[in-house]
Amino acid sequence: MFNTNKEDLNETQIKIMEAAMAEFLEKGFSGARMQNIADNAGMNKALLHYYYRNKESLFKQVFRDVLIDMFSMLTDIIETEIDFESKLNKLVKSYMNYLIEHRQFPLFLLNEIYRNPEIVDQVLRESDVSETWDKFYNELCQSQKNGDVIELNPAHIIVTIVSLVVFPVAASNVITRFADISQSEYYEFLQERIDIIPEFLIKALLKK
Amino acid sequence: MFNTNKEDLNETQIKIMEAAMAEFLEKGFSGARMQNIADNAGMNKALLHYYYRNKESLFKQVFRDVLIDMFSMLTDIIETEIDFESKLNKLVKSYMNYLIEHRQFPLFLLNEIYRNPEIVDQVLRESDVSETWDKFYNELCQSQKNGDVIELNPAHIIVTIVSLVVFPVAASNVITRFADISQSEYYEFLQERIDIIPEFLIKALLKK
DNA sequence: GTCTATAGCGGGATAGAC
DNA sequence: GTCTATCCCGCTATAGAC
Repeated sequence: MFNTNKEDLNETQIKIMEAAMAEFLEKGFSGARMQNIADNAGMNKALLHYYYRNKESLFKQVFRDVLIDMFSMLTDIIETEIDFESKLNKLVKSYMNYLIEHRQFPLFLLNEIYRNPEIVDQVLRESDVSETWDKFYNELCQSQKNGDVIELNPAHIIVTIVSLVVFPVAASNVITRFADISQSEYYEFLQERIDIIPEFLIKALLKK
Repeated sequence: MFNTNKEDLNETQIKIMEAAMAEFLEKGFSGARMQNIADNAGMNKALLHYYYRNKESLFKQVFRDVLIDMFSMLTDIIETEIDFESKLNKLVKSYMNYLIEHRQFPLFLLNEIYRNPEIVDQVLRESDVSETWDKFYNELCQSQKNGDVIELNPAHIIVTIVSLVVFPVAASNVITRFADISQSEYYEFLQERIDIIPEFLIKALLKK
């Protein structure tokens, strides 16, 4: 489906992609420097341009990888056939764990999509993200008809779930600063939330 | 309290600050261009450097203004003496309305603090933000002792509230893209959430 | 396929006239 | 206080040797 399969990359390209991802995640598109990427990949700037025509096309590759990686796991969970409450639980737990391991992803995406919204269209068009959402949306409607979930515009329910899961990760640097705690303390805090969020959601969204 | 009072600025400085805020909010520090700021302020680049030594000091001024503006309203609400549930309601409603009018603020802050965490320390030290948080935190603990609010690390409760309020605004561009809806449709959606969020919080957090 | 060298320009900053 | 002109570095990108 995607023309960029990790298996098709040679060793040099892999080194480039790793260094590029680190740099773009850290600094964003406009803050990133091709020189830094070359240095961290252990090679020359010219070689970056040999494999990827320019900064923008290298960035697009990184952006696409991040977006696809973030959504592929989501898709897997949503595709599995279990009852809604279990799925909600699994979704939150798996996704929190994933985000804790990839803390830079949410803010990176929020930011780059804000600066350059067209980029999503290009990547989104070739992905199956919207199908995945549709499936979850429909399951949610079904659960509402069954009387399991409260009556409320499903979009609000989805935004609520995503807010609770994604924001604490996207804002981790801000929160650690304001609350004056260490990264590892905040890590513990996020671990606790893995159990707390589903409890909240069940209390607030499910009819019992 | 702050050495930068809006009243102390002359007309030129006001024009600079307006143009600078627009540019920095739109592009971030590294993407912003002094030339654009000068153009939009209707003046010359050199004049920017006359009033603000360099790009960084101009940025810091903008950053400080945004941070202080965002927290001053919060402080006002938290200072008022009403019961916890009413305060929670008021907090969410006022803040959602504020954020809808200043949609760029959350992502701007998340992002710039991530890129350059030290900047907060400099601005935070001279503000009363931490006192405000402490007050809210203490009130929350008191409500827990009274048996109004469920037993749970207050930090989790605060992060939950902030997530629900801030994320939908910070992610507005992403959400409108993915859900394929217009800005004005999303504006309606956010208006709806002003009533939905308190309902959610009361169900999830209060003992009834 | 990988390197060195360099073109070329964009952008922050400053000198100096008025 | 505001302008024009210009410096000069940093960065993307390319030419060309090996």
